[in-house]
Amino acid sequence: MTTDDPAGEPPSRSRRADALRNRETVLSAAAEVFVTSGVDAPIRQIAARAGVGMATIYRHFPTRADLVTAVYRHQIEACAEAGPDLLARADSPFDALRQWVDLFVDFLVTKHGLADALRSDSDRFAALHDHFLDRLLPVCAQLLDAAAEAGDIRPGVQPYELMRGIGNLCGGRDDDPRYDPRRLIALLLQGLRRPHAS
Amino acid sequence: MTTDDPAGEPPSRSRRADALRNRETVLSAAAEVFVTSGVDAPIRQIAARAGVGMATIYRHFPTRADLVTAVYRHQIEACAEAGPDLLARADSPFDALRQWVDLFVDFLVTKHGLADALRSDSDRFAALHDHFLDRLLPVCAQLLDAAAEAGDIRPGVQPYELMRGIGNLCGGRDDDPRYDPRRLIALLLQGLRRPHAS
DNA sequence: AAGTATCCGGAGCGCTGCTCCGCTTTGCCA
DNA sequence: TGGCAAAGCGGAGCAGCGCTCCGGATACTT
Repeated sequence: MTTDDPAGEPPSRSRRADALRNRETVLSAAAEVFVTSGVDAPIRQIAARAGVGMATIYRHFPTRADLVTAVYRHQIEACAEAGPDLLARADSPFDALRQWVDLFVDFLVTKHGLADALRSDSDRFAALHDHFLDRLLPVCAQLLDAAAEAGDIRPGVQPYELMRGIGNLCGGRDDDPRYDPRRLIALLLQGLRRPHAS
Repeated sequence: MTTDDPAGEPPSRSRRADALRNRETVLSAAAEVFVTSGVDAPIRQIAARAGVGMATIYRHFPTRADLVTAVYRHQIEACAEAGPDLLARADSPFDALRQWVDLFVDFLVTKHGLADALRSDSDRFAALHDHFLDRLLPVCAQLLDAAAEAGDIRPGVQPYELMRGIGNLCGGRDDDPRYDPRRLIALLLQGLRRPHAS
């Protein structure tokens, strides 16, 4: 699941059939392994599960970030596309923002270790960081702008900062019931609201 | 600096002088290395800098968390002790809370990688996690209680959750000027405030 | 069917954390 | 002062990781 169409880059004429097949095999093996061992799982383990050599993985996904990105591509896309929809449908821009953040948080907390990878200062994950930003930052910015324009929140909030903050709050050990990132993020959004006209 | 008195555990009678000396040597070597390479620096590197074998380090500090804890012991202590002081001196409990959080954040952001270590789900750092909590959680709880009692903030905020949230916000790559954890934490505290009497 | 570009597998290197054990140093006691 | 356990030390060594390299296998083309 979540590992379907190879229509990533359309042309790529004359890629051999076995290569394409292997790419998909690796993708679904990785998806499975990520669920149980997190996105930090050893490449060897993914290779073993896919029944291929490690080089095959590195050939298709030079960086771990590329693999992670490919596995979660559809979900990132869905999150990005939900932004404008929510803005159009929600009662207020702030509500849209809140719902979108919920979506984003759900995505992060259900992928073991993703949030940690996102914030990692390791170069291995730089591309992941970048891809998330490329795709989601404009959406977040649009929501923030709309909310600011409607007077729901204070202006000048930086989308990058907000997204990284949310990502950061979602990380760490997730087995402690005393910590629920959603509560803190709700607090953060609360702090974002423009103090009601004095 | 930050690596002085051996009066950690008083008895320890009959520890050999060279062992004590080595302990201090390791401690200051670690402090130096942590500054440049973060708290994740290879043990070999610390051992080389201290001019001792790796086993010596492991003997004195079985876990990496023990080493980190020992290096920063005084600063954790200072942070813990500042809590009651601030509460007594600040204009309001909320102000005390804000100042204390500032102190905590300053501590975290100036120690490369400390915040990441704190949130790590690795067992290697569990002891560090625990030590921070043992020492600082009661302080944070006291500040929160005081602020709640004064009506400055909404009641029921969980100290553990707040501390972990702050720690989380302080982590990650620290070379991006677009991200300043202090701004988000200020927002979080803002969200904590009790909505002014309607 | 033959030729070639493409692709594959896993041995291998370098870097980690951590342990184990033969050797050295220290401090006590005669 | 000299001797001798006990305490302490160092680094070789093992295991697990990321990533690369290249001889050999495989799929397309003509």
